[in-house]
Amino acid sequence: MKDEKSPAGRSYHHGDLSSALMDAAEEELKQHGIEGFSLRGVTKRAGVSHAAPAHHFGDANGLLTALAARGFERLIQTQRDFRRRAPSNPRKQIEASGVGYVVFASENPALFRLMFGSDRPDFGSVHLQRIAESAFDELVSLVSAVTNDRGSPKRDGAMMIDVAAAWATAHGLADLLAAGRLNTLGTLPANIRNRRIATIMSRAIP
Amino acid sequence: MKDEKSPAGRSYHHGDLSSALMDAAEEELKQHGIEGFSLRGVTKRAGVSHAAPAHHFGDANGLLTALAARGFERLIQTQRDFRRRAPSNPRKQIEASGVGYVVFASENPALFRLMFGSDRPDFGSVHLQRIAESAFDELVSLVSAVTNDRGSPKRDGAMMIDVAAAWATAHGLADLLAAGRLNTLGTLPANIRNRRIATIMSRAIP
DNA sequence: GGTATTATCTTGACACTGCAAAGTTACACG
DNA sequence: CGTGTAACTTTGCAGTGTCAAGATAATACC
Repeated sequence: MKDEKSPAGRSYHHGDLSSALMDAAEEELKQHGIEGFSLRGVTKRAGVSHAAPAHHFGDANGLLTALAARGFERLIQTQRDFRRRAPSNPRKQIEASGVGYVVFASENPALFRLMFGSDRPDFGSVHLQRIAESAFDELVSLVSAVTNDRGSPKRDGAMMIDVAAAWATAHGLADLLAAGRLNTLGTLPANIRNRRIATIMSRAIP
Repeated sequence: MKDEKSPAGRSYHHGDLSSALMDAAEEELKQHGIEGFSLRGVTKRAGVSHAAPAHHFGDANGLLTALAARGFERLIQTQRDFRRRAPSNPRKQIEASGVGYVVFASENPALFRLMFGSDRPDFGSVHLQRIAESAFDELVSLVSAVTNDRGSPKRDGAMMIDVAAAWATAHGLADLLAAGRLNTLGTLPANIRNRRIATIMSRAIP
């Protein structure tokens, strides 16, 4: 009978250390970035010994792998949220998806950098690989919806250019904004900024 | 009279340690990436003591700052090379510049990540700031050439969208390719790949 | 030419890091 | 009640970046 969260007494067995560590790790990531990320810092946050994560995640990269995977889940969710509020028109759906991508990166710059600009997560891990792949698949199906709409449902060549164009546009905006470049865009009020991002996204697929 | 490069005997004073360290650091970066970068590894490569860099660069981030600055110089140069071989037509010039941007990133993925995906270089440093700014300025003037060509020479608003679109498109392609994503594009032969990149770039500015 | 100064590089020490091995506690199950 | 196992802690180690102090070579000055 684990006491969920006994106010004062911390039992030897934490009960839910795994997710507590992930939360602490995300906080550490936010404050120090991936380059200042310290496993010992995470364990201090969680109030456990520095070797506690080993049993759940193996090593530090294992913890970061789990974090990245959770990041992809949230990225997908954010994109879906933006799509749901947008017209069902395939082109508007892609624009909304791109805006969601950029918004996610702006709100979680360190996490985004972990997911796309770091070698530390193990992208061979099945969990991470699957979730990242499914994010990519959603993009492909969105793009193919537009292509099919035009009456040319070929999956090769031409469509892959559209996929690359759409992804690159969203990713470029996201990465530059998360890095604090492109401040002419980044400092704009959210609604105006998102409209401009949608405009730029709309150019990617003619 | 420093003996340039006495084959066997290494003089106590290296003679040109500063640039030797930068070369060693770039090699270290290529092999281990920014996240595995070790200052002591650099000094071992250069055959000097672990504290040798201090006098020239201060700390490790100082060395990385110098490396990033040199990276921007090369990036600018690569873009110019591609532009010189392209038609003088403003739109073609932008496309060529974008291709140069992506080629640089593909050929120097670790350096590119240092320049755009790392907090370690000191972007407050005047040298780095100026060279990075001048790279940005070249883009702005290229875009304004197109805009002026269309007879609407306004520097605000609309043009800044074009700047953001062009930069984001090139940067997105560059970052995704350097990270090994987008392999449908990345594995193509260079000439075909570059043509597709140019196509995608051309969409960014209508 | 000889001496003092200065720039350059080395040595040694420190706190911090991630990881592995061994020890300790709590819990499940007979 | 006793035993085994999972969860966590303690201890130790090699590696890291930075700082302070020392050693050496090049240069400036007389």
